[in-house]
Amino acid sequence: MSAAPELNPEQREAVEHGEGPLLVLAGAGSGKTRVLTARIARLIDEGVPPWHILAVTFTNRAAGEMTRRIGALLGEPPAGLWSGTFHALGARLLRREADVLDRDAHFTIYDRDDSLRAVKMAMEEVGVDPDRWSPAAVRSRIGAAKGRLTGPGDLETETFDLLSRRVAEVYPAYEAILRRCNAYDFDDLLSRTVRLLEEEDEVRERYAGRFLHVLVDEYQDTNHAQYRMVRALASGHGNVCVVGDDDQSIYGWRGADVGNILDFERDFPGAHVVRLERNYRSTAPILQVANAVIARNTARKPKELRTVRGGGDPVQVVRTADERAEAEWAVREIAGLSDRFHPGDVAVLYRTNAQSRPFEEALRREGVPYRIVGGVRFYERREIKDVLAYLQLVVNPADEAAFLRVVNWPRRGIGSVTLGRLLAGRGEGENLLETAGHAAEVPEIPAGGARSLEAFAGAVRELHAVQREEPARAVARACLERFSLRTALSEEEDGEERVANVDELLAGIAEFDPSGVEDAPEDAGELELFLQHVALLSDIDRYDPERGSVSLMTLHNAKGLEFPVVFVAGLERGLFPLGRAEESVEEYEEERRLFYVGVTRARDRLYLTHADRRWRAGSGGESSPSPFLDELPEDPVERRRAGWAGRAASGRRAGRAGSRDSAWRGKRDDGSGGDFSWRIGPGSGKKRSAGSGSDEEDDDGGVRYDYGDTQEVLSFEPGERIVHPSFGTGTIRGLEGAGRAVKLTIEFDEGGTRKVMPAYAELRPE
DNA sequence: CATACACTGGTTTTT
DNA sequence: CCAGTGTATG
Repeated sequence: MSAAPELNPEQREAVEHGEGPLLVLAGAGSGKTRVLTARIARLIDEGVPPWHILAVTFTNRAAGEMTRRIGALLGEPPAGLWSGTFHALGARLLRREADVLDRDAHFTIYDRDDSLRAVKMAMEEVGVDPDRWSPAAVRSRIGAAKGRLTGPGDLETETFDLLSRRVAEVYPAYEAILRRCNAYDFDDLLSRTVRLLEEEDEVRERYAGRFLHVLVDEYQDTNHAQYRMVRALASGHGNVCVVGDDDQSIYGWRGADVGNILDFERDFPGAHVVRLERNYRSTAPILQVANAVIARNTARKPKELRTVRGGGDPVQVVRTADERAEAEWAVREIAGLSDRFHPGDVAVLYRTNAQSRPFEEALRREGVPYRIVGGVRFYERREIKDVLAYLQLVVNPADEAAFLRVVNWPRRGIGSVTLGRLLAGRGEGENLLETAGHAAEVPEIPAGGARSLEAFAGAVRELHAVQREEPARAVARACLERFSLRTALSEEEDGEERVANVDELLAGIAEFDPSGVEDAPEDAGELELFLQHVALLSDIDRYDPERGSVSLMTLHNAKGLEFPVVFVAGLERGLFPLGRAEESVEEYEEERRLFYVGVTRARDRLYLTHADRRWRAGSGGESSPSPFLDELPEDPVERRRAGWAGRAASGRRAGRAGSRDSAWRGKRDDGSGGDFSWRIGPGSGKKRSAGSGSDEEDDDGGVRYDYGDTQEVLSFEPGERIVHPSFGTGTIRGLEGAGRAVKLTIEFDEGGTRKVMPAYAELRPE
């Protein structure tokens, strides 16, 4: 068969293993993705139809990548293979099997925000005081209960713990609200699916009979509900292959249970175990550090990564004055590596998203292209969530979280008192929008407010009536129009940027290909499919690693990725390990595993940085080095202080923020990456040659990029011609802002001028 | 009764 | 540094 690339004996063993449970304990960088893809390809190659295989991954991106690689091995796409996250799998099953459930197939998925709104409503209904009991805490306890598969009726109401009592009261009301709204929250996608599979024998047998092979990646980060889902799907045949590494379990705080992987052999008797400890990724010094660090954890299966690579630079521990110096030093170091590495080879990893800012500023100042994964997510921006709530409401008028979010935005004179009366006046079996539709009959609602509510409800219903037939783009446009959302946004602070973001959302809707959605309800409109799609998107799903930019992300987001050069920043007490984690052995060991994950992302060079002073949550303070830094071995580690040397050069550039720079700031690397060189220093490297030739000479010693002639480059200069995926061709007329926030004013040939943020629109040169 | 503005407190990581 | 809440005003 063709499906096996070079595999070592252990990898081959895992790929060739036949029927029955298989546990692959795969150390970092040991080629587990290769094993998974090769195994699936082998199964297909030997005659197992792809639709008999289920592959569960941690992110949608990983699923897509795996499917692509299997296709490459086989020479054709594995049609019918199911792959995706547990949440996506759950959503898909819940839609397919909606007839036996208490939500129909058009259900809405509530994120944490929506869910919190529903919890507040529930607390209101059962009379639990939100000032005394934090709705967020209640929500999180309900989520935890769902993760343990504890139902609304199963919580102890007579317990000593008062919060638990309140949660026990709120949980059933919360469930009733979700049901009324035809919504599932994130946790339901797992727990409800498990209940479906465990309680409905016919359903379980049908899927266990369909998925003759179940494969699960990152098994160490599954929670109890996910474990039970796997168990139900594998019931009967027992062909489960799980891959993971207990040392990389970093989601305990979210309910993940390392016990799942540690107890696999007990849960699936007769399991064959394969250990992958040969590391193909990192140099010896990096692995020595990684092994030394993780060896200090007590709760783990002993193992040691062995490198197959020789040589390697020592690991650098760098101390700087403050977070600004940390970032500036790192960026200069990145520039200094330009003879060996591209910006796209580099990742800066940190514990909290808030740490990204100084790095962004330094990178922007030096003109180094970068991309951020996570942080303030596009789909979580206020204006985006508001517009999405409108669309959600139009698709599902029963969605009360969406209703509450937008009922008084833009202002239409519905304050908290009117809203309270509306809630109180809700008729039996009625949702809020229906009540709003006849608000004039609801006692004590003033006439003005009632008219306003009725008009609002009427408009939502009108749009709902056409939403199934019309293209998503048209419904979205009509919705913006009908509620004057664009006007409302433009009048707010940062209005232009908000409007631009919403335009990008519209562009995303226009680009969306509904044919890619599997198992959608037959009578679902396009807009509904779009909303289903974005509900399960994660930050890392939007990340395209093939580009030539420095990557900035949290350590959690970096799981499963690798980079030639890695900076782990902010190694300070209280920051990493974070908070009070030092006080609890479990938490401390989880932070240490997170550190281990960070270290093992690096192929060739690893930097660990910390600062003496750091501004945190608005107030400054002294920072002391992380205890992790005391756990490193002496030898392949170099410690140094990045004082003020080299600062002169950076200072000289610091004040310079001319218009020439802005082209670079907004520069978006394209997909071809890899074959360009870049250098630093006066006179080194010639200008990039793409564009309209309007480059001025860059006369100081800045970082420069010299792209090969084959590379498409977007330089974003006024006058240049570009192609926008939904608006077509146009000419750049203006440019403002910086970094990800850069906005271009583009005059489109189709007519009309609009502002576009290249950070969200896939602009290409004409 | 709605809204604008000042203040306070809490503060990770994310499918 | 942010969001969510309390107070003054229209």
